[in-house]
Amino acid sequence: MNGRILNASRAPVRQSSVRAHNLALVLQTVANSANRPSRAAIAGSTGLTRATVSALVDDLIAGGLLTEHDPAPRTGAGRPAAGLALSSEGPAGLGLEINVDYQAACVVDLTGVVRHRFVARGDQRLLSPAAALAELDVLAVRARSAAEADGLTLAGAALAVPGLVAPGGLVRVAPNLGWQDVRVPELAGLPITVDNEANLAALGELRADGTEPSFVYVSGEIGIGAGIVLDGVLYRGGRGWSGEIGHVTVYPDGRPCRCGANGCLEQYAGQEAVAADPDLAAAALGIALSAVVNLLDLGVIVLGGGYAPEFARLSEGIEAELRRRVLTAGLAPVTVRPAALGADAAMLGAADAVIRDVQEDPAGWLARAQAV
Amino acid sequence: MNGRILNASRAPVRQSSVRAHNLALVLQTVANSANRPSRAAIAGSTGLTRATVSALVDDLIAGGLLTEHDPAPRTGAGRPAAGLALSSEGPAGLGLEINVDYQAACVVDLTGVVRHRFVARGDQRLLSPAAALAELDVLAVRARSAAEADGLTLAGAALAVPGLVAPGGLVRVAPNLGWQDVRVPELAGLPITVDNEANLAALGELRADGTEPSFVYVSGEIGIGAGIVLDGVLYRGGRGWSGEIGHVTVYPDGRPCRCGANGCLEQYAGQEAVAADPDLAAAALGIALSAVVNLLDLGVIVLGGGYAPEFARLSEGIEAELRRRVLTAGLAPVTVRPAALGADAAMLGAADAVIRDVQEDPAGWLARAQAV
DNA sequence: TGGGATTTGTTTATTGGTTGAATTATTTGG
DNA sequence: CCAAATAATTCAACCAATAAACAAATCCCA
Repeated sequence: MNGRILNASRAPVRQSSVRAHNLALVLQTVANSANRPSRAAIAGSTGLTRATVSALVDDLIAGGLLTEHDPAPRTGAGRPAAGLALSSEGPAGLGLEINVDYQAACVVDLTGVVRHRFVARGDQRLLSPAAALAELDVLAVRARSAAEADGLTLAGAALAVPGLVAPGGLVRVAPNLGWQDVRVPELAGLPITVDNEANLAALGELRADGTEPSFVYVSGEIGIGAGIVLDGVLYRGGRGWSGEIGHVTVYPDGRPCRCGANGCLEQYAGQEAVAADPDLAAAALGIALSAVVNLLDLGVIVLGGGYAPEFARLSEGIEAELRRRVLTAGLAPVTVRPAALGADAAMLGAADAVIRDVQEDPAGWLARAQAV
Repeated sequence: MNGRILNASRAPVRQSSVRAHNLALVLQTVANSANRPSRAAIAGSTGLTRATVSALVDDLIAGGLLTEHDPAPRTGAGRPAAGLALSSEGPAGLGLEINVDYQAACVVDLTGVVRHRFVARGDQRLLSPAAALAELDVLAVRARSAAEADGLTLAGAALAVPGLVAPGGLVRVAPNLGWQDVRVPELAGLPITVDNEANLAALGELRADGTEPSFVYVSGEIGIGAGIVLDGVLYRGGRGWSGEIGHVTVYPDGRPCRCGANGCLEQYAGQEAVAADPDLAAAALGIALSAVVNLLDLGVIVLGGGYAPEFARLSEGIEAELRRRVLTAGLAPVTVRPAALGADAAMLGAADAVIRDVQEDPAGWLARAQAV
């Protein structure tokens, strides 16, 4: 039970790592609580002692990650508990998005509340990548000032892009933007991570409806992308290029695709195809998603992006194919549902990725905050 | 760098967990070394101090997991190092397999050497599940006696089955055995885990060629299964039913499959189909594997089971489809290779799964060994 | 042949972090 | 107003890793 291995990582563990882990454990316990838990409640649910939890909470409060509140509930005898909650004045995340016809930025605080939101409409394909990024920098700087006016410190930024992203913020290809091998620089003077829009939207969905640890999020825009979340962790693939469901073959000898192959899902369930023939799109989606479920045994499929508003027209056709083609459909249910987040999903997921990093490694944040 | 989070697990961490982790770290470092590393070399490659490594190694030697050897190499000045190696007299794993026309058992020691091997040929479909398991128990007891005669202690057993396995050793369906909802009991008095044959074969492959952390192992027997290994960890799926590549749709309106759908891979690349038309099989495999790579971004595909001997006839056709249908084929290579292990892969993988458990949690083994 | 250089492995005091028990704090209920 | 109950803190003990000094065993060179 105890004394189990921590993980398979090839790193030595010392006492400071213990504290780092337990700090994250406490912080995440608070983050995942519906109400405001007391130190004693945290001790109970984590298995740590009250003494340890007290010490950890002190650090988290001092570092501006938690705040102490009045003992809202009033039950039975005993000293009333002090409720703990994520601080809404601690670090915040800057979420950015570039898409075909708009740019957007948002500031999300540690509690998940969207504090600011900026959108600039305009066809990005008319701009060079450098010009587009310069414009995005203006938006980012504006968001940063707004955050600082609220007393928030931005912990970092994440940018959602409709394309293939290599490590280090290098956009290899973003066909619908016309980008190729574009390196994204610092924006608003913040360290930035760049990721595929479907991946980040999946992370946003994970936060919005945290009950399901494993699911696939399918985003239907001009292209089709998927974010795969396994056990609460976004799966990025060996080289960061997972989730290219748009180019899964549906009809081997079917319509030619711009990628050079024939019968890619994108040709049957892209934006135009959905508008032209929703039934065909649903069948094609159902075939491709059956492959996903047969391979990965995921119980939940989330339809996002352009699919969300079309959900009513698509779900029946998709589910019919799943019933027919998923081997274990009779043994375990597969549910299809629309995304909880709307068009902002990728940007919100980006901001969320930043604060997720802080929540997963509060010790790192405290050390950085200390250093400044 | 240091002070990073250990993992996302929701468990408290105490000093004993630190020791458990570092014990595993040292043991795995020895396991993954080509030569026999010294304590100082382990300290160097893990980042632990020599003092700590010494203490950990003492525990591992006392527990029969490591042995100390003479300073084989002779290089330069300084006190000669004592070489450390996995003990070949410590815990061992019992690997079991039931397939259509045979049963098999093997004993593999901690170093990975196959110490004993037993096979009983015979059509399992003529036996009831209970009778087949009783026969397997005979084999298991024989293997256990042989192991004990060598001074080996079996740490556990794992059984490979061609079918869908639910947690708790419940075989939900094994179509080619004619099994349905069969619960596997203790065999030879050992705790047993039951798993799909492709999953275990993939684990065996991971051990046999440990250089690639992420790959898919495809096993072509009567049915077709896949074991998916992501970052060195077997991915089992939300409910344990991942890797059903045999029922990925290749031709949506194609041949009817026994599962009720049409155009499943199994109908085009099962044993009979490969014999009848290798080119068709290769094309179908290529289409299905393209979906796997598009979704998961895996760089290596291992062809095992019945595909391994047919590799020369299949690889060209598979690679052609991959080149055509994998979106990122131009950016990152996908290699296809035959399995390193032969027909025994699943059974060896099963035995390996047992000793893998010991290697990943030596502290647990030491505690159990202590208790006896 | 002998002494310094070099590397391995052990010993010892120190440090950091959790635990468990005792203590303090604050409320409810009789 | 006191006892029971619950929350939170304090403090000594313990465990595991670290750093630095030390012991052991070899090589190399004069």
